[in-house]
Amino acid sequence: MNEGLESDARQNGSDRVVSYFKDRILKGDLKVGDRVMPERELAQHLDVGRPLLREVMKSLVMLGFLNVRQGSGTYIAKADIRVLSDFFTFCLSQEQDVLEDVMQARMAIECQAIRLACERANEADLARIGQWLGTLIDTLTDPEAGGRADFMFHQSIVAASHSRALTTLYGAMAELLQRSHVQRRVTTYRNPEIVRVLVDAHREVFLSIVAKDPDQADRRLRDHFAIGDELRRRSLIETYRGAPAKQIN
Amino acid sequence: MNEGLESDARQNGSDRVVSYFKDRILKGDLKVGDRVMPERELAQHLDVGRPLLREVMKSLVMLGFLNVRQGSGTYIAKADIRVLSDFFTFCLSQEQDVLEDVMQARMAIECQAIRLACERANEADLARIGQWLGTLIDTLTDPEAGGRADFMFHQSIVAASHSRALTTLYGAMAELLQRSHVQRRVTTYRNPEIVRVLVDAHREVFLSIVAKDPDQADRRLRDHFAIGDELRRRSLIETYRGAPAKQIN
DNA sequence: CAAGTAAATTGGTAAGACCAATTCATTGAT
DNA sequence: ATCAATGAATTGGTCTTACCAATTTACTTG
Repeated sequence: MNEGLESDARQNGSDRVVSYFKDRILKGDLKVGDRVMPERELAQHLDVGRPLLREVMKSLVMLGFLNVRQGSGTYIAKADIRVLSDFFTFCLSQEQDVLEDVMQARMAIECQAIRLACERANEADLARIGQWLGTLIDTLTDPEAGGRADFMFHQSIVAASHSRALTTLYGAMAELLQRSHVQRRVTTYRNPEIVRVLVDAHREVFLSIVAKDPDQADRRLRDHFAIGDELRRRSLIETYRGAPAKQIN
Repeated sequence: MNEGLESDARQNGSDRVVSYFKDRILKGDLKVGDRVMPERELAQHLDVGRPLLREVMKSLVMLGFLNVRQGSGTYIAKADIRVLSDFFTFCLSQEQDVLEDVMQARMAIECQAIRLACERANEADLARIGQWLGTLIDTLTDPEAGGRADFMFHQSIVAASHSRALTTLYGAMAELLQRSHVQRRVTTYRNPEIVRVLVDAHREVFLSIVAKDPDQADRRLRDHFAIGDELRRRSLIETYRGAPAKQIN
């Protein structure tokens, strides 16, 4: 009885609608392109009013789960990472701690991807990574292009893992990462010594993949991240001191 | 004129409501914790009906932009990546034909989380992980309870990272894997040697966290996964042979 | 059979009504 | 004067009904 009561308290109309979609999508009963029951019919089926159904469905549209066509119907959407754009913009308008946390997820994905890349990368993958390494080196003085090359270097590594789950998750964070890369370059790339250290770090990462050594690649990539963290830390110190520190060490 | 027409065509009621919130949040006119104009008043202010306003606001709630309290009002929320859990599950569910691949993503998250756990776990975290290790050992002969203890052991490690991004992604994948019954394939083993190896592997993982050694923890966890893979491989061989192999090695 | 028109279907939006939860104002007791 | 209880007001939650806009389907005509 208590169990039944709890179940009722949790499954209000709104939740029933959400569950209807989640269950069917995850179970595969509703696939990309499938048409959903018409609103009026579905509202009746779920014993809710149409406005409530529409509220929930509007939410699912904005989360990218559904596509609606007036006069035609509602369809299951193909996942589209662009829906995350507003979310990340919202994050950026607030404090930055969420972004630092997303970097943890980024590292997780990249370090696993680079291990897989050591096993799975083909000639085209290696050529692409190498090419972006070259572009990265050539665009060190241009924050925009350099940031892009840096990002693409990393994304090529993830792509070389040939893991759709990893590339999908990485793609979801892509926009945020791109902004981060550009921002970082603006604040850290004026010292030739720093530039050299960074170029070397990227090169070591690439060579580890070529050498097909997962542990080394993982370690090199983490070292590369650690350098980035250190540079950011120094950059902050520099900012707060307000002095153009000529001497790093 | 054309410009004005285009502007009108784009700014329907729904878009006006979205813009109202986006503009004010991004400009800082509405900050975390600020109360929003009441629904009826805002609907009038924006020249839309209340149901339409509610549709949009429901969306913004589900995207994590707003918090609502019945009887009190609607407030600007603090960014929280947990709202994206369903989105990630949705994304990954569309790659469901390669579940082994999702296991790679799960491994990525766990290995990064265990590194963070070595730095961030508090006493309560360690006690929880240790407790689930104990339960896991006690329930080795029960597939249901043993499976659950195994899962909770791992989830406690991820929780001990105190990273919302990682725990969110882990949760999204866990839900997917649960529905696919992948984890149920790990059957209980009756060979005492195998049992000992498994228990030892879990214990080593736990001790690495206690020792606060990220590299060792990462390595131990990967070793543990490799053992699991090998056992699964043998399980499949056994299944297809249809022989109760008394002698494993 | 093809093209055009009308009807039906489906999504888009609103007004009005009523219920549920919280907050604020008023009243009564100490 | 202060505090607690009660009632009213406010705000969100949900529904019915009605009508408009866009698309699809059915029917009619050449």
